[in-house]
Amino acid sequence: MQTKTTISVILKDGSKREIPEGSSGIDLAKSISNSLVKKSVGLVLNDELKDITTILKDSDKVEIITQNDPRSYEFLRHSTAHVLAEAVQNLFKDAKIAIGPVIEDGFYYDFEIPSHTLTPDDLMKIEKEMQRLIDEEQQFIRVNINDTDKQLSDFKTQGEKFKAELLEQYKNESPTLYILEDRSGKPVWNDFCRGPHLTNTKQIKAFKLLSVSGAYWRADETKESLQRIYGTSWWSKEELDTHLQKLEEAEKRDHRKLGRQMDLFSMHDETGPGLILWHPSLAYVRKQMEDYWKDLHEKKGYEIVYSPHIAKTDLWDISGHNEFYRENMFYMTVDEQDYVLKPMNCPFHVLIFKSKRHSYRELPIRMAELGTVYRYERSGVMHGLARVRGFTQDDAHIFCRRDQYVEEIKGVIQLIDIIYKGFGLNYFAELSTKPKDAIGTKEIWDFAEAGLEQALKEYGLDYKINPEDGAFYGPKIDFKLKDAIGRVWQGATVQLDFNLPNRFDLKYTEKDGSQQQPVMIHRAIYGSLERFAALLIEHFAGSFLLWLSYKQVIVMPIADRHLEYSEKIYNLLKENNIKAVFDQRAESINAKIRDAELEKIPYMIIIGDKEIADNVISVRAKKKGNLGTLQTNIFIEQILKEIKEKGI
RNA sequence: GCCGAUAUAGCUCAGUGGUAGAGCAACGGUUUUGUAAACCGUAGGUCGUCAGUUCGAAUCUGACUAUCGGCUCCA
Repeated sequence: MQTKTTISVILKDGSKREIPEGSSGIDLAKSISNSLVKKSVGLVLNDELKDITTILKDSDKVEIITQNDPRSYEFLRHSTAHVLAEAVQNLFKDAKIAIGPVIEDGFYYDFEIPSHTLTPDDLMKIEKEMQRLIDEEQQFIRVNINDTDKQLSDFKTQGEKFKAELLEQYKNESPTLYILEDRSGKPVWNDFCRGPHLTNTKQIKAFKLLSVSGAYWRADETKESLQRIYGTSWWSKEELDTHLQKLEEAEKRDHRKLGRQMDLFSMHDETGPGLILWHPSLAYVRKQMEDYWKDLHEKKGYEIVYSPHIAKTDLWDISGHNEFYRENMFYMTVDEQDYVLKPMNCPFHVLIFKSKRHSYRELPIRMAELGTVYRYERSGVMHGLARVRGFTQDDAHIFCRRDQYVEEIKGVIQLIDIIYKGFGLNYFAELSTKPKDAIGTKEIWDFAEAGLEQALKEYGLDYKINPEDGAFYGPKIDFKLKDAIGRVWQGATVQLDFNLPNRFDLKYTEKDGSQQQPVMIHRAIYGSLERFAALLIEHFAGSFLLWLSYKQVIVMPIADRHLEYSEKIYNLLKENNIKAVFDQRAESINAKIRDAELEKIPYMIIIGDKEIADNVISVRAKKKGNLGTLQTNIFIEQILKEIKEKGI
């Protein structure tokens, strides 16, 4: 069977390599080095992920993916999902399989199991069965489905209605089946799947099932309700442990947990779900956020406005909310008149603009409001401060001329940059363009998208494009924030709106006397103060920067005889507008320190006989420990400087 | 809203049909302390709500409310 014919493939570095015709990816790896074979997982073949066993053709572009390559997890996790499905079908005979894709850091598989409702206890049993299948060293074999009709009827006989539906959908796209074979070469399980996969289950070294939950077939709530199992899979036990530690760390930072522990906020049955009570410590964080925001906005030429919480439905009829946003709004009737609790601030700002005539000279007009809005969220989706029914937006609307548009967007980007830096947050930008169902002419969309892009470029900000992901009324830039443990949060949005200026027939008088429609930009930087506070809590793990801390310094006398001197220091701090507290309890100094550390108070001042004798204070920093003694006035100077500079 | 789980003291949690518990916090007292927990005591609960089963319910059943994990990732 030896063939003399060779083919030539192009490797990642652009070099060409001669290999015998009929060689697979594994053969290619072997021809390069034996150590490569061991670590090889799959291929990028002509820019597509493919099985390592794929037979190569002349002039293919081939890259061998090893375990060091992040893309190798696609193979691993997808294959682990298959083993999960096989295990579930072994344990629950009437289980039917739906889909099992790879997700960030893991995978899931959806099942319909009429006879059984999965519980967390089942996960251990399933894991055990999975391990048994892995130890059996089953082979993944890819076969083309040549006789679609036969396969369809096979799926139907087996009751695999979801697989049948999928095959029906993909039957013209050279469908493939992955078969798992035991060591004797007997097929033991199969799944209709595009792949790619590993070659053998023994390559699965470290996995864990994480949770069960509900899901719908095809994410459609009118379709079958399925049971979903989430899991994760890694190349080594160490990697898995690191990942599990990361999950644990995230749990420790959970703002709902810290919110209770640190007395930051609460929610009550009596108020209803998704409605937040801000306790003093988090209210101070919010006050600092608001003051910082107002100060910068005034400096940047915004004018602060206020609008009411409710308005007659007439307003929402004009704005279109009553028609398009209906299911998110709270309605009430007073004096036989229907009112709406505002879900957005924009119609009010539009009315302010419309309340008088504007000259082109007045533009841009920048209107800003910390406006509290209410949106009906479905009962199952509320999440601490991050997803609520009542929240305050840091909203602003810019009305400008077309020739001012790009500059205005640049101004917004700059403001976002300044504000996020004040919290020490990193971010990145995404530009979303015209969706399929959009209002407005192509001309105006082109103008708007080009303007957003130009502003990003001129500002020098890197961005990714999300095609067709804009709002129906205009394109947008989203800013995503990255927290201390690498999670991404939705941050600022900048949107262009063609809808409201039209609906409200907004105009200004141009130089030539003509009436023109202004360009309207919506933007929010914190997004919602509630969600941004949640981000800050989790980012700092409750250990806020000094300028955000409700308690900045705690004064702690060692014994009662130090109370008088301590009180003088405490008063001096207060006189200097430092948020100081005084621990007068008859506790040991160790207990006081422990409590202050747990409360995450940035600075502790310890006063005993020595400090009084030398007329100094002992300073201890949260987590850092004893900083030694200082003159009180020097400490005050330093701390005021740190507050002013926001400690970045 | 849907699928599933959970709900006991301010917090974290034990208690599976027979008199409601612990630790921390709170409060009172003693202690006067040198860089992450001094000691003793006191008080605190219609066991989420409402109904049912039972001689008897925190415990079993049902409804409701709230919270938690998901319902966006597509062979």
